[in-house]
Amino acid sequence: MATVSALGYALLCALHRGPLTGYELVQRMRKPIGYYWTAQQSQIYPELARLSANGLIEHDAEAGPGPRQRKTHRLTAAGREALAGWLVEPPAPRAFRDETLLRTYALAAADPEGMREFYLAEAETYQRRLDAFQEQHADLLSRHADDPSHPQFGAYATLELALAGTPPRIRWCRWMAEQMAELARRREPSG
Amino acid sequence: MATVSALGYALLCALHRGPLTGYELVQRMRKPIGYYWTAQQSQIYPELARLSANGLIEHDAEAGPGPRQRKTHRLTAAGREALAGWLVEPPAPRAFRDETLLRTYALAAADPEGMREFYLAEAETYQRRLDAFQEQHADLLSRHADDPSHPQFGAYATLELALAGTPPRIRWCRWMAEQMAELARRREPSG
DNA sequence: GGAGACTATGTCAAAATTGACATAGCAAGG
DNA sequence: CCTTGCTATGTCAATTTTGACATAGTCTCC
Repeated sequence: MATVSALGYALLCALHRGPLTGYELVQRMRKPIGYYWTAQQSQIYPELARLSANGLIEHDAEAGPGPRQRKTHRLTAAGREALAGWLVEPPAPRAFRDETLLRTYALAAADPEGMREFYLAEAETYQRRLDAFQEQHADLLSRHADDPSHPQFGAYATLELALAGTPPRIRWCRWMAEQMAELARRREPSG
Repeated sequence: MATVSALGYALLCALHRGPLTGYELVQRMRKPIGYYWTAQQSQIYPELARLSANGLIEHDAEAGPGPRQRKTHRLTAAGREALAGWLVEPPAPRAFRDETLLRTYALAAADPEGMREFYLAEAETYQRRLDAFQEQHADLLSRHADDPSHPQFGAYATLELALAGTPPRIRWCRWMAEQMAELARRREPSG
């Protein structure tokens, strides 16, 4: 059996609830799924071809806008099986990259006032994200997605984690901004 | 002026407190910095050469073990300036990838009992990580690194965020395991 | 005395990812 | 009428990242 890349599994995940066109998959990798797994258009179309060649997905084609056909992709039985098998596998250790933490590590080399503004901007970014998550969370709750047997419980659960993890991050950003203000005061003790 | 990649800035960050050999940088990109920015050996050596060609770092060379010279790299004035400028820049939106959340999104396609074990294993992984962070945090505190003017305040601050963010994640993993147990009970209501 | 780990440098091919380009119909607003 | 945006498919070159290979001295444990 052919090996499937992480992106391949991401696409299988996106298709688990029903058929989608390549274009719709591109949208999904931006908005709901893009919050925890992103991919460019230029990655998605070749990967769909690969999954198809491996028999994990199949598609119907109709006439579409533009010069090419519009294809609606869905999981095959083999695809569903491959997905189910992967889901319960212990995850291979993945590179985790956080530019904000990287900058924080080298804090001592930066201007405190500049860093203060940086952390305040970060806090605002995360606050906006939190607001959006809360809206989606409320929407899913109103559709009773908090029931583990609800088909959208998975999407609901990802928001639960975001809602638990984002406020501590916002508080940390604000705390960092305060620390930077304090540092700036000490360095330039003007009256 | 030549543009510097994210990895390049990561190396400048690693060098902000003093000179290091390539080998030591490889270690740093695994342990302290590796928690938020990773890089392989095969990336680091060419990137050091690039930074050097751009005049952002320079090195002394001595005889080393093995067939090549041992080089100790340090920031130049230009490197220090480039780092300081980058640190306060608003970060370019970066791809964030979380395999656990990806799996959670497609939960409905998986076996609940298998997923329960998956989440319990995740909780344990994060618990071990938290223990390690707490140890390092206590160590830095004993050296008064919680003072924003302390040279290691940046490292201390990264641990502060980890300590705030990890417990909610562990709680979420345990909650998910419970939900999966509940789901398994419902599907197989044996007496 | 030999096996394995650590210090220390680097290369190479393959895979994954990004960003820009290319084609086209259809709809909406000014 | 013209521009902008949306649907829809794909390609291409360049960059980034991964994983494996290669060399060689020292040190520690069995």
